Formats: sequence, C-alpha cells, structure tokens
Amino acid sequence: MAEQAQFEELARQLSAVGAVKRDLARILPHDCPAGSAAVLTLLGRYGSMRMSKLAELLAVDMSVTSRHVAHVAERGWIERSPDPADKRSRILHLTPAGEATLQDLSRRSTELLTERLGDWSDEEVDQLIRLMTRLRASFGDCRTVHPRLSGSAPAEPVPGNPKATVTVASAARAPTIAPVLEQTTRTPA
Amino acid sequence: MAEQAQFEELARQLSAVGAVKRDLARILPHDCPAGSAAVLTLLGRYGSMRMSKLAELLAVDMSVTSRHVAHVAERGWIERSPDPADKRSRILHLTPAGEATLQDLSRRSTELLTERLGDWSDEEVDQLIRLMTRLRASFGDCRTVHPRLSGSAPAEPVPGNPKATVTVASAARAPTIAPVLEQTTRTPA
DNA sequence: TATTGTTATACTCTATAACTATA
DNA sequence: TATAGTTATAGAGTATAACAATA
Repeated sequence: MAEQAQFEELARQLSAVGAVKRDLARILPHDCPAGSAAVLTLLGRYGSMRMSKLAELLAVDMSVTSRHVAHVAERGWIERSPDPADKRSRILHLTPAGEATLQDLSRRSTELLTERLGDWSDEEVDQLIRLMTRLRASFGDCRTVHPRLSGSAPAEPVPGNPKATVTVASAARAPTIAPVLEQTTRTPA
Repeated sequence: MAEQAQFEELARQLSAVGAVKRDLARILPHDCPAGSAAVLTLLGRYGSMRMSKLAELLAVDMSVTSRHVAHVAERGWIERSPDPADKRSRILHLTPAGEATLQDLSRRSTELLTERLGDWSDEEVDQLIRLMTRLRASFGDCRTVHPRLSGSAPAEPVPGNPKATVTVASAARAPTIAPVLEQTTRTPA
C-alpha cells in the first residue's frame, strides 16, 4: 500500500500530463480535433460498433460521443447505418476516407512520439502502457474493454480480428467510495 | 526503441486517462476547480513564486495562469505581493486560508486514491510516477522542475526546504520536430 | 525594445437535462 | 416504462492577441 505523499505526487503527475496531451493534439489536422481523432482511432481498432459502445470506450457521456460522431460524420469519415436489430441504434463504421484520415493521424502521432521517445526502450514504453491501463482499470473504469475475455488482463485490441464488432464485457468492480459510479455512460435524465 | 504499435497504444492511453483526471476533479470543492487546485498545490509544494514560474510549473500559458491565480486570489487563498526587485512582477504566496484549503484538497485526493489504488504496491505507484515524470521530460517539457539539481532525476519537491522560492533550471533539450517549441510559457505577442 | 502580467475573445471538451423514437 | 440517441445549454480549460506598466 502506497503512502499519502505518493498519492499526492501521482495526482500532480496526472494533472501535469495534460501538457503532453496538448502537445499531441497540436499536430492534428485542423479539421480533426482530438475528439474526432479518438472516434476514428477506436473505430479503426475495434471495428464497427454502436454509439453506446463507443461512448463506453471513449469514457465520456453519450451526449459528448454524439457530438464527436456528428463531426466526423459531417466530414464523411464515418457512416451511421441503421441497426436492423434495434431501430433506435445506429452502427458506426469507417468510410475509406475515414481510413485514410486515420492513417494520416497514425503517421503524425507516431512521428511525434518517435521523436520525443526516441531514447525510451521497448520495455519502458510497454511498462508505462501497462501501468496506465491498470490505473484506468483501478478507477472503476467499467468502460475498460476486454474484447476477448473479461479477465483482469489489460485492454488490448482484438489481435487477429480487429474488425469484429466488439462486445464489451463490463469489468465487475464494486465501487466503494463512489457507490453511484455510473454503470452506463448515460446521464440520468 | 519502441515500435509504432506501442506508440499508438500509448497515445490511446494518454487520451483515455482523461477519465481518471475527471474522476479526481469531481471530488473537489465546488468553488475550487482543478485549475485552482493546481495553483494551490504548486504553491504549497514549491513555496512562493512569481507568475511566470507558476506558469512554467503548470505548463500552461501565462494568460491561463493569470486567470487561475485571480480565481484563488478572489477567494483569499493566496496573496499577490509586489516584487521589490521588479515592479512588474508579483510574488504569490499562500494565505492561512489557502493552506487550510490545500489540506482539504490533499485529504480528498488521498482518500480517493487510497480507495482506488488500494491494491497497488508502493513500488508500482512509484514506477508510474517515475514513468510519467520521464514522459513529461521527454516531451521537451522545459517546465519540468528540478528544484535542486538540473540532472535527469525526476522532479521532486524540495525535500528539506519546501518553502524556499524556486529557481527553475531549464532542462536543456534541443527540440527537433518542433523547432519552435516554446522556451517560455508566453504567447508571442 | 523587451518583458511581466492582465484582459478579451474564441475554441474544445465535458456534463446535465430535455426531447424523440423505439423497445 | 425503460433505453438509444440527439440537441441545447452551461461550465471549465486552453491559446491567441492586444494591451499597460516596467525594465
């Protein structure tokens, strides 16, 4: 069990990591803000899905997701087809233009990270990824995705079948401090 | 050297960590948004300093710092005394009320983190702190503070003299991809 | 002329709440 | 009644640019 001083330092680091995120956001195309990039990235990684799934993955409210999705749809990067199984739902999927944009995004962020983290070892990057994944999981992130198994393993993209429609298994976690932790991404109406 | 897939995963984790930050922000008092909390935390940790130093530590533009500082000053948590050495500057320092608020903030965040990270070991938390610190440093964060020495050690508060006015040693780093990386926290006018 | 700090403006991201269409 | 998604509104955070006072 860690001490108070450590927790305060961790809180400080979390607060300060915003500068890194903004640096990463600055290299995005002008018509593709970070929210749009996140939508494209998740659709590219996990394949077609419904709004509610995407909201879960983005870890933001459905209303926020709706805005981001509308933005990328306006630019023709995704399409929203009706869900035959539920007429209230829409299935989101990347268009070829969206795939192209995604590739551009990937190229840009990889270029920047290659520059910035040139002196990091493979293991160090991996460790940071693992710890951040675990951090999110520890925060009761029921939106943390386990595409294959709902075990305690960190979220990974579907390795061999990245285009399969995701079925998110909610991580079973009993919140203690925040008993009203939202189990959905929805604002109670 | 890490691979592209790792960098993309890291970018994804950075994007997703926002949910953790928002969780942490939700427990703040209603009149103390995250920006104010950051100001108080840094003043408490590094002691009295000028606006420009604080902007450096916050890793945001001076104009943003000015707003945050105005907010906490309005609530009587800090005071802005004139700098005898430079009449343009103001020295920021916590008031007793600010110290009290800071203690409250510390208690709240510690409580939440103790809950959420109850099953983390001391070493794991430490490792995450180290990696995040290094991440910020790698991003040319010339605002990363090394109160004592400007070596490659992670930023730590001044251990024995937390109230000493900080003198930030700029991390010497030659940006390559972004040659116009701001060496100041200032928007070019 | 350059620097410190403030203010005005605009943009992004977010949550809350109210609404519709469907289940 | 409950759920999926949309939209309107408000709040926080940020950057840019223009400004005043001082160096």
